[in-house]
Amino acid sequence: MPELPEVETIRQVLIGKRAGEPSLLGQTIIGSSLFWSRTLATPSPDVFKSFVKGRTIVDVNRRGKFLIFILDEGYLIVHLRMSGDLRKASNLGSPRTVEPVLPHDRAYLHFATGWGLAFNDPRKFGRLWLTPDPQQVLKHLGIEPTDPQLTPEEFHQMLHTARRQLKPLLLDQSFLAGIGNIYSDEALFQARLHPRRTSDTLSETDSAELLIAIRHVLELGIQHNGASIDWVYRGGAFQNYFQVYQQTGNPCPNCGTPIERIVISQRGTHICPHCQTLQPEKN
DNA sequence: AGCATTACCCGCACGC
DNA sequence: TGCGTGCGGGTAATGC
Repeated sequence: MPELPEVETIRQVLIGKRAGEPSLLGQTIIGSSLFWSRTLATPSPDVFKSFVKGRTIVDVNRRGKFLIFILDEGYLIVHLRMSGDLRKASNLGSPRTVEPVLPHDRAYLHFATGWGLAFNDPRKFGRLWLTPDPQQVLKHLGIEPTDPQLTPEEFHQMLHTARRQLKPLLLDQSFLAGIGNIYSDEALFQARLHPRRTSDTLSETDSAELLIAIRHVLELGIQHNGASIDWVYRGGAFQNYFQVYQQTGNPCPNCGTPIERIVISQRGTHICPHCQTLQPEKN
């Protein structure tokens, strides 16, 4: 379920930033349960279990679509991929429990307070890493879209250096970290740019508007607690504000032309064929 | 050579 | 029942 806004929403819920939510901060882990071993990218289950026991959660950060649990020693990194979810629960049992509470529960952390954290992931694409050095996992990531150091001039330069189709470029986590299929479609629509447009054909104005659009849709997503689509992830409302994503056949909010669905890089892509032209406009 | 692009793959649930 | 689709991304093959 995760793009940057959904992951950020989950982070805020986990650290108790939302009213009435208990916080993971300060919780001591008394043990763990693992129901699907491939959920654990590294280390081995035995090393994981012995190391994580007794650790305290100091903070929870986010980088791109990754969640980073800062422990008193080491880091637990989580990527939810397509269908992963994290939930706080008081019914996870003890570390000796072997039966998952819910279908598709893949791993638990059990806290000294009696409750715990469950990682649920129907499609089994999500991964956990326990590492002494987060850079081992995160080093390939590009800049955060909201980083103030990312100026319009810098972004324009990046687009011209890359020389790639805009949509696959925005989905490339080494270019910008955190954008996925929904927010790339929404940002490209807001900037009135065709997803197949080559990145080095953008004018300085185009680049600046794309950066504004990216930041705007991400911020809007966070404001609405992310998007809830399909059967995964609950609580978000950004799906009610989609302009083009999953709007195939519906009128473009800008010009009324029916939204079209095309496929780029194996990903469903939604555009207004009238507002988002492939060729740069001639003056 | 070195990119950029494309194909395929990975479990599972859901809608048509 | 069967098929297409999917909030992701790694790897391998192919193309320029």
